[in-house]
Amino acid sequence: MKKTDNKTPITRIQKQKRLVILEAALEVFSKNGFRGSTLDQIALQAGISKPNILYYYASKQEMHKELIERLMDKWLAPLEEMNAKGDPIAEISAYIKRKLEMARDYPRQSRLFNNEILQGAPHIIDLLNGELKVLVDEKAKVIANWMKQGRLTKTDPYHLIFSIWATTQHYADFDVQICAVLGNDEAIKNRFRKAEKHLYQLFVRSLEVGQ
Amino acid sequence: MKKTDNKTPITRIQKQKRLVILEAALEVFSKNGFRGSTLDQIALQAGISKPNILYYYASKQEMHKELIERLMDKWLAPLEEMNAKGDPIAEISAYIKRKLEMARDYPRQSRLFNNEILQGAPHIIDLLNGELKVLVDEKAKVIANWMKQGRLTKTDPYHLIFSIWATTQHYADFDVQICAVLGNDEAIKNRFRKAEKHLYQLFVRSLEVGQ
DNA sequence: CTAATATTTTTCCAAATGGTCAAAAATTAT
DNA sequence: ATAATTTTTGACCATTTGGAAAAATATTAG
Repeated sequence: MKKTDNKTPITRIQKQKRLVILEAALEVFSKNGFRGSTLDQIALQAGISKPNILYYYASKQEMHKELIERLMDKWLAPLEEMNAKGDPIAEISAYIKRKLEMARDYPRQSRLFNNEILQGAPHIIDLLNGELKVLVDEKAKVIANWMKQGRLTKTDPYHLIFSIWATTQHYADFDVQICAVLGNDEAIKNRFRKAEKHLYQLFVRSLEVGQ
Repeated sequence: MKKTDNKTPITRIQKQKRLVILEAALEVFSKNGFRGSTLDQIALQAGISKPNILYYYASKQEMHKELIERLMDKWLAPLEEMNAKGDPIAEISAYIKRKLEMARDYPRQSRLFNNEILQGAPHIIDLLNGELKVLVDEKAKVIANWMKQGRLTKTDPYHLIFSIWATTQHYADFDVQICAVLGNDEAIKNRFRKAEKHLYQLFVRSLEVGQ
């Protein structure tokens, strides 16, 4: 079994080990940020030795880089799915639903992203200025069109998108605070159901036209 | 000039130096989180030597602790001001305005708080479960009352508060992303004005009763 | 001015950290 | 089984880090 220099793993075992390491790295990075995380923590979390980690990833940076890259695809997908030809209210509701599901099912990825942005987005600033901006420009145009057609109440499409990002990701990034404030077990258990209902109402009632 | 052991500075000079250090610490902590920040960075930022910092603050922890403590007072104030006897829509609008102003004027504090929460709120979990929860419970009751009286459209008051937190703090915590997406200088310059307008519309239209 | 006190800096240290290397262990190929 | 190859680890290293100690400097009181 040769190992072709770097990158792309060949054997199934290599693929698996890399995944185990990435999983551990995600756990640690999402909690402590890049600088605040140590290889020892990641090794402990992965259940293997530190040099073994460096056998699969050349450096701490490289692990982080791969995590961020994998994240970004998943992160942009929900907005990409928003369809100009669909019903405006239904499309926006569906977008909110998708984003909220991501906050529920991938909270660590959300926090990893949050951490990256807090630090000034050093690794993804180009992507934000490029791919992300292009995508948002496109969808903002779609939304603006819906508004022009009188199918949505007029508001700033960019800031509307920001509001959706903010409200949905909040349930991943500020989970500790949310659970602390809700206090009671029942409310905590239902927090995502309640959130969905509330966000639908918030956005739909404010965007619905006429009455 | 005696220095009474620890804590509370006596002379004006001590008070000033402590402030300079705190200011530098805020700058660094808010960007890198607690673990990701170093005393050297803070010293550099403050323009004094590392041991001199430790002359005024016994440890890195202590600096962070004081920052967090000072932050929390400021952080709770806007919600405390919400007045049960005022007009519901006006009160909520004013709350949004205050929170948005904090995001604009104190973005580093917002990020410091964000960082703390991301890491699981190790230093303020008691405060979240105590003081914060009590305050939110009280204000949620006020909002629920307004809704019961038919002065606001019914929705979950806790999640309504979460939405306000999320949307306003987003403008501090995700500023890099927002500026990247907005791209154009004019839109960036007006982002807080636009945000205010948009958030008023979002929340007011969705909470206004009747039509 | 002089002594006492407060402040600052230079020097240093032990622990933690990212990473290397060679040897050991496990796996695979023949 | 044996040789070749891959995987894993223990020992090590240079740098960074939080912090201590003490000497040097500045400030204040008398």
